[in-house]
This record gives sequence, C-alpha cells and structure tokens, in this order.
Amino acid sequence: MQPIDPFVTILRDWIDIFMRRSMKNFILFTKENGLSMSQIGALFRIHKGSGGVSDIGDELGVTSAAASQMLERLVQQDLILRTEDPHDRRVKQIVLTDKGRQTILEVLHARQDWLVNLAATLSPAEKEQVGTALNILVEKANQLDEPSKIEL
Amino acid sequence: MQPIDPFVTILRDWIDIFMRRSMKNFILFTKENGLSMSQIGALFRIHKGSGGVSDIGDELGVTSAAASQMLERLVQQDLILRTEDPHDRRVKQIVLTDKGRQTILEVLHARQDWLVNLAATLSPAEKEQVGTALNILVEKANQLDEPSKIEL
DNA sequence: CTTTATATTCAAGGCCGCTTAACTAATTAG
DNA sequence: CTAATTAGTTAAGCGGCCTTGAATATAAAG
Repeated sequence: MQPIDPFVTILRDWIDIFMRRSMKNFILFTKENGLSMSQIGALFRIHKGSGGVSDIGDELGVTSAAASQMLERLVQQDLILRTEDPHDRRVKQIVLTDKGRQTILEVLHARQDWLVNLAATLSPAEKEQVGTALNILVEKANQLDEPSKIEL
Repeated sequence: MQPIDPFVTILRDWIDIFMRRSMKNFILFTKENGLSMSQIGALFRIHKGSGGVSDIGDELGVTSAAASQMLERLVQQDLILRTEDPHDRRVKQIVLTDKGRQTILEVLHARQDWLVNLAATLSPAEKEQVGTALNILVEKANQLDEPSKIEL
C-alpha cells in the first residue's frame, strides 16, 4: 500500500546482517554450555532484578508451573539460587550464583567480540559519525511506546 | 584488558534495544502460528534455495534424521513440499508452498512494522544522517571475514 | 478462628527436537 | 553384476518446555 521508506530498507539490511552474524555465536554458545534459549532468557530476566517465580513466568509468558520447573533446572545447573523471602514466606527470592553471573558475562562478551572487530574497521571519523547516528536511534527507540504488558 | 571503545558501547546499546523490541513480536508470532524457532529457521534456509534434506540438516547443525523429522512436520503443516529429484532419485527437493512463502512474508512484515514506527519518529534530516551511517556499518560488516563454515 | 486468596510446587501428559541404530532405495565403483 | 556408498526415512528413547489440575504452605480478610 504505502511506498517503502528507503530508510526502513537500510535499517532492515543492517538488522539482517546483525542477526546472521550474531546468531551464529549465540547458538554455538548455547550448544557448548548446554543452555536453551529460554534458560538464557530467564537468566537475563533474573539478572536485572526479578520478583518471585510467578513474576518471571509472567515476563516469559508462561504459567508459574512452567517457570518453577525451568528455575529448578537452573538451580540444578548451579546457575541460580532459590531462597525464601523472609517478608513473605510464600515467595521465593531468585538470584544468580557466581556461575550464573559468569554465564551472562560470557554471553555478552561473545556478542561484543564481533562488534569490536567491526569497530576496528572504522576510522575515528566514521565512528564519530555512526555513533552520533546510533545515539539518535537509541533515543527515538526509547521514546516509542513501551510495548506495555504482554496480552494474556 | 583493553579500554572499552565508547563506540562499541553505543553499538551494543542499540542492539540491546533492538533485541528487546524485536523478540517480543517474534515470540508472539511463533506462538500464534504454532511454529518453533527451528522451524522458522528452516523455512528461511529453504527460502534462499536449499539442497536436499541432509544439506539443510548440515546448515542447521543437526543430523539428517533430525532434519527429516523437522521437514516432515513442515510438510504436515503445509508449509513445504517434498518431491523427488529427477536427476538423482535418492535426494528430495524441498520447496516452500504458497502458505510457506506467506509465512515468511509475515515474519518479515512483523519485523518491519516496528521499524516503520521508529522511522516515523525521525525527521527527514535525521533519516538522511542515520541512513548514511548505517550504510557505512553495512558495508564494513560485509567486508568482515565471512565467518566461513561452522566448525564441526 | 475460619475462610479465602496468593505463591509455589508436584504429577501426569503432550509435543518438539535431538540422538543413535537399523532399514530402504538409488547410485556409483570394481 | 556385485559391493560399497549416498540420501533419506523410521523407530526407540531422552530431555526440554509447556499445560492443566491438584496439593501444600503462608498470608490476609471476615
């Protein structure tokens, strides 16, 4: 219907490239460490402060039973710690273990690695130019409606 | 060890935002359509021209048995067609059905949607500026070593 | 104190994706 | 023609992740 904005096309091209590059490392990493996508997702949610089991389930869009099982698997892999909340003993506090934190760092690091390679191919002037542009994108994206909550 | 390049930081910020935004749509889509990540991955591989069953398995990093089973599920969902190769009747030719092609379009479209929203918040001048910068990134990224083949 | 609501877990069952091993069919090498 | 190789499927089994429904424990409301 509407004509395609060439800007959107470029944006899409960039994302295609990024996805292709980045997914390879990511998938390799998950295989090596025996972690599923869901588990890594859960680790990141926990990393940036979680509530209890149900909260995590809600964020991941699954039932609390499913969340409980997934967390159990993470506990068995020594990636998280599950303890009683002293204020309300019905809820469990979920925190990362050292190993869990380490795992997250490794994921981020794997991702950062190819970005560093990419950065190395840019001149300082280009970095300046591209950096400024990306800042605009980041700002504008942050101003977009928070996609609010996931619909049930 | 090395100081962190602020440019890499910005790059990473942008990717974080992109991932968070984009994954939501994506996951929603897979749930609505009863498709797994792997299946969508397979559809895209097939889309850009595939060889036989084993080739697809190799590209996805799984055994040919696994590939055969996954393709069978796609056939049952009427997303792909599996026919004999007349030149070598041992191999099967895998092609998308109309429904399969439609599915891929929908995935791309869902992704494009939020990019369109993002694009709408930029002024023409900003689009120009950001577009130029992204072009640089795309070019440089393409010049990076093709990550060659996946190690076995 | 009793009822009701909340947080989590357990149990059973289903589908998906993977593996290895065995099997069929077609091609190629000797 | 026969033997070896190649492509694909089938079968059995395992683990992940999900669901629903029931069970348990704690907290809050009456």
